[in-house]
Amino acid sequence: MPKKIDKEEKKANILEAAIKVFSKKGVANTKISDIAEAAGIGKGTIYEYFRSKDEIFVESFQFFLEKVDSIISQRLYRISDPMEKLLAYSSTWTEIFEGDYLEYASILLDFWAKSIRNKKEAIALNLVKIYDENRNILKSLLEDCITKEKTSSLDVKIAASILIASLEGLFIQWILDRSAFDFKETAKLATEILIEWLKKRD
Amino acid sequence: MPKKIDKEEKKANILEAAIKVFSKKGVANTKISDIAEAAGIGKGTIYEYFRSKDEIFVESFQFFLEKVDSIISQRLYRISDPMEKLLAYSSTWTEIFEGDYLEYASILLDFWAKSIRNKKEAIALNLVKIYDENRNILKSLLEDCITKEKTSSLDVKIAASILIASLEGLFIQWILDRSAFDFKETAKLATEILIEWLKKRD
Amino acid sequence: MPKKIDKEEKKANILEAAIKVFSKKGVANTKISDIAEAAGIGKGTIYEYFRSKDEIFVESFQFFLEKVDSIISQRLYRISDPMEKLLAYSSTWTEIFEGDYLEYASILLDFWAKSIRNKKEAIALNLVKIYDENRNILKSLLEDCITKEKTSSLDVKIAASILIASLEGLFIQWILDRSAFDFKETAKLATEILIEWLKKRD
Amino acid sequence: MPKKIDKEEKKANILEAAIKVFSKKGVANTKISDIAEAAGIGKGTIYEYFRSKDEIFVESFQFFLEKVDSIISQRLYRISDPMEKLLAYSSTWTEIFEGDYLEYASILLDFWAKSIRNKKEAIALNLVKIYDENRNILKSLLEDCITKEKTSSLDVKIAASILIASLEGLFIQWILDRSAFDFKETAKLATEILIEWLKKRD
DNA sequence: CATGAATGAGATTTCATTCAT
DNA sequence: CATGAATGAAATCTCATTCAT
Repeated sequence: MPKKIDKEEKKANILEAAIKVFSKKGVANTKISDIAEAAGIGKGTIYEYFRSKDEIFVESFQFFLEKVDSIISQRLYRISDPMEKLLAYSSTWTEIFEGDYLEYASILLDFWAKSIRNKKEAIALNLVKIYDENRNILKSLLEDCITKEKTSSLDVKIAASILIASLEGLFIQWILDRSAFDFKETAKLATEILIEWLKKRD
Repeated sequence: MPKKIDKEEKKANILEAAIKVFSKKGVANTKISDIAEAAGIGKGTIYEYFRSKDEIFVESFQFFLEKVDSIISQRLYRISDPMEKLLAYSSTWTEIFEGDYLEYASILLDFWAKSIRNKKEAIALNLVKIYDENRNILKSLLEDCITKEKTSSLDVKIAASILIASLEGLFIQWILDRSAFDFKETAKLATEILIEWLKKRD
Repeated sequence: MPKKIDKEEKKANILEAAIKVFSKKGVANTKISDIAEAAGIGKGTIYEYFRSKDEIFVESFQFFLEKVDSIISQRLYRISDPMEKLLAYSSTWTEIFEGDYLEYASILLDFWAKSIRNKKEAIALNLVKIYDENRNILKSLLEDCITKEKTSSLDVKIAASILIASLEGLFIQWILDRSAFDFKETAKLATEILIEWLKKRD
Repeated sequence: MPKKIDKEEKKANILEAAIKVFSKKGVANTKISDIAEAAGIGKGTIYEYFRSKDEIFVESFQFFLEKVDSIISQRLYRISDPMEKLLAYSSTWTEIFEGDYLEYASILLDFWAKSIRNKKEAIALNLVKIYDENRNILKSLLEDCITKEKTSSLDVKIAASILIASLEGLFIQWILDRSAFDFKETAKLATEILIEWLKKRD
């Protein structure tokens, strides 16, 4: 009887290794053999699970996002207070990259770059969708926080865009120079400023 | 010294071409021959002015920033009203990339990526310095806006960080999906929210 | 010895599959996995019956020829009239490749190529022997047709060579462009021309 | 001033080397580096002139045929007697492969194989055209020989097909086993037999 | 100085063969 | 026995860099 292998599990292993190496060296500077080595398998084995390096890149993006999504939703699930929920969302992105995962952050830049340069590819469409989803999630969270009927829905959605922007922008600055400011604190502040502004609107 | 000037001019030509191609295809996917073609010169000639592809990349970053800096300072120079000045700063980054330059935006991702991965390289140190300078510029502008002795200097510097973050973050979202929001308007709003917050502090 | 027979049967299965795939894709472009798939067995199982891909190639040639030989001899066996016998020989090669077998024809080119390039290998020696045998078979058939003591044996053997050549040459032209001529008719004509020539010799 | 190179001449050099190696080792067993070595250039240089190995293969076929065509037409040009002309045609193919060129013969098998397997590719269409042209050339030559109005045009064209077939078929037998018969003599005989047959038709 | 032809190191990808199950 | 997952040797192809002209 042949060896029975869980293909999906093995793919996940390879993707995990790939993300690790992509992050450290950048996608362009990563050789297939690097990924194989990191995954503890032979170079040829990679091609049993993926058709090409590009396919690994695209699927690793998918894999990465699913992981992040599941972490965020798990966190928010336990929290009922709207303000707490919002702050949790804000802080989660950082915490994801803490510890071993901190170095993983830079892979985001490769995803962004690929998406911006190939707007019609799956990865780009995906990213656009992700942003839209996140804007909507944040819009809901913000609305729960302010509980004011007057505030226009449009304002809240734009506030959501600004909040995402702030968090990502702060993240970029912070991984470049972690002494510039305390990330968690600043992210929290940015969130509070926005909520305060929304509440005072009338 | 006409020779020197000639040489500098030629280097500038090449860098301009390089930035153009880097932006469109990404640094990793750009061939030396692409740059040569874009610059309208021979492939070998590149090596009369630069030692390697990496040197072109690093110098193109320098060149890019100098250009942006000069555009910003020219703009701010003409304006005296602090609030106007701040809003001008906020809007300049967009306008730089408008028209032919819009496509140049994605080169920023390659600069960020390189910096994050090689924190000790010139380009990274440079980027850290640039961010610091910009935080200080914005801090001054913000202080001019609020004219309140009470506000702690620390708060203002953090507000500057958040402002830079918002602008960059909005920029990323916007170039991925230009239908998501009106960039100029939203950037202006983000700036105003921050100022309002600073003013109300006490 | 049921085991032995079983094994031979399985080998025959594999060879049959191999010939099918070799014909369609060419030996060089055929993967072991293609053969395994065509044979409906696992890739590794092939190696239970053959030492290497090359061994499969060589044995498939043997197998192919045995099959053709048996078909030809079965046909000729039933016929007593010499002229009929000769024409039957001429037409058999075509009919072999008719229907499902037509596509099998191109494998001959790989056998020829291999033989020409490695004259000392078994396959080449085999092919030389086959040609010689066929020349002798045709020589006999031709002699039965003309029943003339005067005709030199040498002439008849050369006529046999020409006949084989005509049939094979027509076959090549015909599989390249089946609209060029009617193969069966033309093969028959070539045979008759040769016999006529032999009869008129004196 | 840059080195000025005759691209066409260089391509011809590479093709000549390629044909040499293809012939000796077979197309499938020929590495790009083999061709480069035979041409006395670097591996990478090949790709300055050809996009892929397959392109070399296809163009080498073209190149090969043009060469053979020019040799044949040069030969026939000098001869006025129709029978002599026909025999010259018959003998030329052999002589082409004599001396250094004998080994080149086997490349024909790779051309045939490729054509048969990919009937829609340029190389196959070309080969079909070549055969058709040669059938027509031979048809003219044969008609000049027999000078008989009665003979149907169709018969002559089929005789041309048979003649080509005989020559090619003899060629295959002969390169496999050069002791089987004298090629030149036998080719001549095959030609004469056909002409005799045509003449006697009425 | 300027050039682009030439190069080979190095990357991706293929696939015959092995071997643990 | 049968299998197919794993492998690495080897092939194709790319491209930064050199250098003769």
